[in-house]
Amino acid sequence: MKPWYITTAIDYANGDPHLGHALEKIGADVIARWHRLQGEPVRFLMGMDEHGQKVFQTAQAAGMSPQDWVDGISERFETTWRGLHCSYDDWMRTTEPRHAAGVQALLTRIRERCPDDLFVGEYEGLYCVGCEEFKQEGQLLNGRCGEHPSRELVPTKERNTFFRLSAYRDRVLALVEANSAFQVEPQIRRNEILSVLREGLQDISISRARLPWGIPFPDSDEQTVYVWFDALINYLSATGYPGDGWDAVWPADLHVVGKGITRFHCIIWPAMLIAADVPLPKQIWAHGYVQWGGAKVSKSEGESASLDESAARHGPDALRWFLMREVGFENDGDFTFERFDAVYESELANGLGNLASRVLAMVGKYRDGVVPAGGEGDLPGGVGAVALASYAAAMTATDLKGAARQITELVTEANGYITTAAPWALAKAGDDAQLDAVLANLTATLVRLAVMIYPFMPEKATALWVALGQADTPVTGWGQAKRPDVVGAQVVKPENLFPRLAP
RNA sequence: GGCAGGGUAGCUCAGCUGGUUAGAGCACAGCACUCAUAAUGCUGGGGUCGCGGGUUCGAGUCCCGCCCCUGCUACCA
Repeated sequence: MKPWYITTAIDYANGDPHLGHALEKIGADVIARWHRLQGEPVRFLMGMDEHGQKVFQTAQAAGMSPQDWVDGISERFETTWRGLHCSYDDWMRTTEPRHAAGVQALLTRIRERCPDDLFVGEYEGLYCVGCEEFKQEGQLLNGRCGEHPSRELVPTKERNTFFRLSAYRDRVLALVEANSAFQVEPQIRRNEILSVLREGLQDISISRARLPWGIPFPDSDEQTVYVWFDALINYLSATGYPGDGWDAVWPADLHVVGKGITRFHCIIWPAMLIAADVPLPKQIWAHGYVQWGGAKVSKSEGESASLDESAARHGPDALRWFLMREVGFENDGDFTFERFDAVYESELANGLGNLASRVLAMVGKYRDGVVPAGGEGDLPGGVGAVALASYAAAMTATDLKGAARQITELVTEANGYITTAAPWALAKAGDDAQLDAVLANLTATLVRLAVMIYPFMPEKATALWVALGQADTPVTGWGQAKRPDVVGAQVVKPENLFPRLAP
């Protein structure tokens, strides 16, 4: 069975991971875990983009070889993502031989199938000798390089191989407009891509003459592959392309990327694949950005440090929750410690954590920790089943914020039910049947919540799952969410799932 | 400049094809309860719905103008 194949963008190995990177990896992980909950086999790819001029220069500046440099960066990223519970099962680095093989194979195939679409041409641009790279219009400050304002930019020509991107415009445009086989989401991003496509496309140069740190261009001694014709292909090379079995994984079901690189994924990438006659990915999801106290998150020192600090503050699961629940995975959102603390305390500590405490404490106190039979397995009015359905619909639509909201709303419903039902009063009155029913309904709701929070907070979900006496079954059972069944289970009141902040 | 989206309670946002006193969460105040992480529940205060015109019996919701914010406007990723 073909796995459900999801990828994240590969990050440029030029600095440390920061909150902006984390939002994307965590969002993709939530989606991957959601699909695993459904019982689908999932293939989840993450990785690093390790070629290019800047990496080369940064390594040089650090007095290291480029390979040593990217080795260090790659390890740092992996450590970070594992620490944030990202459950990727392949880590692709563009400096790996398997990747270079895929890149060269795809280029060779494009040349074979469409010989006219790879042609030698002249790239002309303004070259900065200080940076040793071409500068674009938008990068100029007063007509000069921002980094080397004292130097003149030199108009320079370079013989490169070009890809006839313009020839693919109509086909890509039709695909994006049809929005079925190849979907660009959310709609805002699709509209942007459509407008770019309608304006028309220019051919792009895809080889570089002066860049030693890259994949050798097929049949060329001196040129390397342009970074996007390198980086994008990682999604494909990770399947083993062109070796046996690659098409048992490809095409990707979802590429998760940042809004800033949608054009590469939604225009160049499909054109490349069409040229090579390789199936297209089914969907591109372009998320927004994390703002840091209202400002853009960049790669500067202070903000990269903030990721570690944020994860340490209330633990990685709480950071995952905040990024999905408050920042969101569609539009830009803001991150501040004030807001993080407030959401942590109200939704997690006082909300979900306290709900688990009070329910499990009552089962312990009134029923010796054994979940009684009785009740309907839901809150009155079936609100749990409704919340679950809304949650599933939101997840399916990649509305991660909306799915998280269903969790908090169910917690609120459960807390309200406790006040109304007043189990302590039932105990005092000796109304055993009714007390059994109330406790059973509440425990069932906790089971449901454990499954619902699993994609967002896998570690906390497991802790709650164990507290519910389910240690020998995996939490990844959607069936338990639909029809919770833990009658007779021996529960324990857990250590506080989400300890309150020190006063 | 062009294209797109947005400006609604202190904060983050819902408000579909116009219709009773504009909603939610957080924060704030009061009350209730005791199973619980001094947690929870209930009630309440709080908004010229960016500005100015217009259409209409009636506009946050439609039209015109203006102000402000954000994104995109391609070979840096």
